[in-house]
Amino acid sequence: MKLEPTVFCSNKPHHMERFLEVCLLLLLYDEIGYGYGLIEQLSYFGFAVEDLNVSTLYRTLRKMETEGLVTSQWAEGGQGPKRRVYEITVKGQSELDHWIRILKVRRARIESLISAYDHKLQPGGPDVKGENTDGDF
Amino acid sequence: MKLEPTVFCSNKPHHMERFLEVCLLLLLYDEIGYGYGLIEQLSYFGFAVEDLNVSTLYRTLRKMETEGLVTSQWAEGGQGPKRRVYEITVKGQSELDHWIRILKVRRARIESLISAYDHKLQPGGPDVKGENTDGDF
DNA sequence: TAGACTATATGTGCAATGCATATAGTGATG
DNA sequence: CATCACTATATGCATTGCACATATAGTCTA
Repeated sequence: MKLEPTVFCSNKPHHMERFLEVCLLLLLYDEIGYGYGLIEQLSYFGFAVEDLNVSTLYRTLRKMETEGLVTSQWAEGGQGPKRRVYEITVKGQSELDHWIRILKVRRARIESLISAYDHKLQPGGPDVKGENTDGDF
Repeated sequence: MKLEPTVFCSNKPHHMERFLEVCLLLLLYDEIGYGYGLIEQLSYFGFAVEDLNVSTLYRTLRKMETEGLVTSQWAEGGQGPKRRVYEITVKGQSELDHWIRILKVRRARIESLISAYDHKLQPGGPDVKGENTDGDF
C-alpha cells in the first residue's frame, strides 16, 4: 500500500519549517481565533483545505502556547463543543516580525534558484557554457 | 571571487526541506562537480559559505546517489586528495523539474504571507482593521 | 616530521511533520 | 431514549531533514 519510492515528491510532506506557525501568528495578529476555524483562513496563504493536517495544526498551536507566543482560553457559548480560543502575545508579535525577515531571505533564495533554473545558469553564474540550452518546461 | 551573499538571517537552522538538494541538482545540471567545490557555487543561491554545513552537503550527495539522482566516480589527477565527482542522471533531471514546480508553489505561499504581513491582511482577507500600519523594514 | 589544508564520511540527536487514532460535546433523526 | 453525523481538540508513533561533533586520509610546505 506504500507509494513507490521512485515517486519523488508524490504530493504530501513538503515541509517548510515553521511556515504554518508563521501563518497562524499572522492570522492571530489580525484577530483571535480557534484551531478548527483557522483552517479555513489558511487558504489565504495558498493552502488547500485538504493540504492541512489537523494534528499538526493543533500541536503547533499548543507548542506556540508553551513558548509564550500565544495564550488560550476556553470560549463558552455558541453551538457545538467548546473552543479553545487563541490570542497572540507581544512575544508572538516579535516572533512574527522575526520570521517575516527569515521568510524574505527564503524568498530571495527561491527566487535565485528558480531564476537560475529558468535561465539555465546564465547571469552572474559561473562560466556559462552555452550548453543545455534545451528548454524543457 | 563569488557573488555577494545576500544572507542576513540570524544564524541557525531555518531548514527548507530539500532546498539544498535542489540547488545541487541545478548546479550539477550545468556541469559535473564535487562536494567541496559545490560549496562555493551555492553562494549563487544566497548561501553564505559559513551557512553551509559540510556534513549535510556530503550526506545529501550520497543520499542522492543511492536514490539514483546522481552518479559518482573518483577523479584522479590534480593536486590534493581525490575527489568524488558527481554527475546528474536523467532521473535527477526529472526530480529537479519536479521540485522547481514545488518551489514555485512555495514561492507563491511565501509571497501571500509576506504581502499579507505588509498590508496587515488587507486584500481578500478577513475584516481589515487598519491598525498596525507601522512599517518596519 | 610536523603541521596546515583539502576532501570525504559517519555517529548521534533533535525538531518538524504526517498518519492514525482517541476523546468528547452537540444537534438532529427515528 | 438511542444512534449517528458533525465539530473540536488532543496524542502516540514513525519518518526525515538537518546540525553538531568527530573521524579518516591524502597532499603540500616548512
